[in-house]
Amino acid sequence: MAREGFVTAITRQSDDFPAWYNDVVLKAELASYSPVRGCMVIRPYGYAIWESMRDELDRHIKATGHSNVYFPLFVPRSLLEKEAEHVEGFNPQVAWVTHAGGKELDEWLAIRPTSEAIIAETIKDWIQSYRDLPLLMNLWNNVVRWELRTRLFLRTSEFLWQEAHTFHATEQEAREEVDLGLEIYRKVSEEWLAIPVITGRKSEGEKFPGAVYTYSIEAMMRDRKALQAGTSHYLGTNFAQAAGITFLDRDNQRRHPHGTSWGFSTRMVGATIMAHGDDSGLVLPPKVAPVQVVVVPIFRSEADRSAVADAIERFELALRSTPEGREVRLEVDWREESPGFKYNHWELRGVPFRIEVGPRDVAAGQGTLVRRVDRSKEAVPLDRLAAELPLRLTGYQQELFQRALDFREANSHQVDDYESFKRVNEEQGGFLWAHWCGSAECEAQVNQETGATIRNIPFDSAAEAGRCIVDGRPSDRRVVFARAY
RNA sequence: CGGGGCGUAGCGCAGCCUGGUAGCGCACUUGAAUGGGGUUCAAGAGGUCCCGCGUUCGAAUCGCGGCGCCCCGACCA
Repeated sequence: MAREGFVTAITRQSDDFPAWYNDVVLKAELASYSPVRGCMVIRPYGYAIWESMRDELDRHIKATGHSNVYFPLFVPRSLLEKEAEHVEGFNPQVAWVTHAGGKELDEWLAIRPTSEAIIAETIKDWIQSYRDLPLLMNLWNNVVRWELRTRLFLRTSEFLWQEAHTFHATEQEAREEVDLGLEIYRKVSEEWLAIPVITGRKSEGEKFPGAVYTYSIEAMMRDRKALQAGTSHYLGTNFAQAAGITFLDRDNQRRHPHGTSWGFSTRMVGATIMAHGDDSGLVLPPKVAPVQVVVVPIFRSEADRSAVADAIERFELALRSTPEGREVRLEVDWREESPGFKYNHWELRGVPFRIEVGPRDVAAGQGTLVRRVDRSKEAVPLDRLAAELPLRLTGYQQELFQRALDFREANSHQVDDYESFKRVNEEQGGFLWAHWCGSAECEAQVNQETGATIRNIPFDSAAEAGRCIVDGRPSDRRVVFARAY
C-alpha cells in the first residue's frame, strides 16, 4: 500500500484507535508506564510538549492578574468533608494517608484530588473586607484521583495541572471570572494547540461536585469521540460557607465571597496527540512542537559530507540573522543512521518540517522541504527558506487548526428524532446536535442506550424551538451529544 | 468486585503437553561497507525462567499455595 516505506511500527488508526494512541505515546517516547499502577512517567519529549502549553497558559493566567501560589499536597479529612456535595463526588477517588511516623494518624490525610477545601479553610483569615477582594490565585501542582481504568495522559491516577482559585465580592464578578477562565482555555486550545473547541455549560449531572455550574471546552478527536479539555466552575458561596469565610461589604453587611475554580491538565497532551495525529504518528502544531524543523543531511563521500555541512551551516546562519528566525526550534540530525531511518524517526515524533540536504540539493543551492502533515515535497533555495521558515510555520499552525475544524464540521450532525440519533451515533459517530428537554432522566436514558453523553450546552447554540429527542418535551436550543473519553 | 488471559534478556515471543546444555526476532556494543523512505554483513554482551513450598537423581517444564500485570462490565480533568 501507500504506507509502504513509511512509519510502520504503529497500529493504524483505522485498525484500532486506542492501540494506535498507545503505540504513539510509547514509541514517540512521550511517556512510559511506571512501577506504580495507574501512574505514568513523562519523558523528555512529552514533558517538553507539556511545558510549552503550560508556559503559554501561565502567561495568560498572569496577564489577567492571577498570582501563582502553593498549597499542601495533604488535605485533612475534616476539611475535605466540609462541603457535602464535594465529599460525595470525590470520595471514591480519594487516596488516604493513614499512617506516618510509624503510627496511625489521628486524622487521616487525603492526597489532594483538588484543592478547593484546603484553600477555603486557609484563606478565611486573609479576607476581612471587600478591599481584600478579589483574591486571584493559581496553583501548578499534581493531584491524585484513584482511577479504575487508566490511560496514558488521558486518565492517570496522578496528573499534573493548573488549578485557579478565586474569590469575589459579588456573584456578577465571579461569573465573569468563570467566563475568563474558560476563554483562556479556548485560546490556548485553539491558538496554541490548534484544537477547535466547543464552549458551553455542563449538564447538572456532569458538573463539578460542589459547583453551582460548570463550563467546559469540548474537542473532537480523530476517532470522532469527544474529549473534555478544560473546565471552569462557579462555586457560588458553597465552599465559603462551608469554611466560614466572610467579609464586611461596603454597606457594612457581612457576606460570603463567591468562588470560582478552573483547571487544565496534562490530559491536553493526549488531546493534542489525538486531535492531529495520523498513521505515521504525531502531527504537532509548531507552537508546541519541541522541534519545529529537522534537517537531515544526506551524503556518501567525505567530500559530499563537508559540502552538505557547509550548506547547512550557511543556512543556519541566515536563519539566525532575523529575530523570527532565531526563535525557530531547529535540529540537525547528524546521527549515524540512514536517511530513511531519520525520516521515520521524526515523522513519528510529529516534527512539522523536515529539510533534506544532499549533494543534489547543494549543487542547486536548495533544500528539500517536506511537510509532516501531508508529506508534500518542495525544493526551496536555502537563502529564501531561511527567510520564509517562520512564516511557513505560522501558516502550518493555521492549517492544522483549519484541518481539525473541517474534520469536526464534517463529523457533526443535526438529528431530530431518537431513531436517527441512534443510527447516526452508531454508524458515523461524531458530534450530534439534538434537542433535549433538560431532564436528568432523558440524559441518563440516552447515555445508557447509546453510550453518548451530553458534552455541553454550547453558548453559540442558536435559539431554536424543538422537541426533546427522548420524551418530546419542548426545547429551545440544541445540545451536543457524543461518545467521550 | 464478577468473567477471560498472561508472567522466560530492555521490548515482543517460542520452549512447558512428553522433566535432562535456556532459545528466536527487535533493540544494545564493536568493526567494516552502506547512505535521497526504518541498509547489510561479521563478531559480541545481556537471564534469581514472578515468588515460596513440594515431587524427582534432576524442574522454566509436574503439583500445591501466594504475588503481580493486562483485557472486558459499574466512576472520572
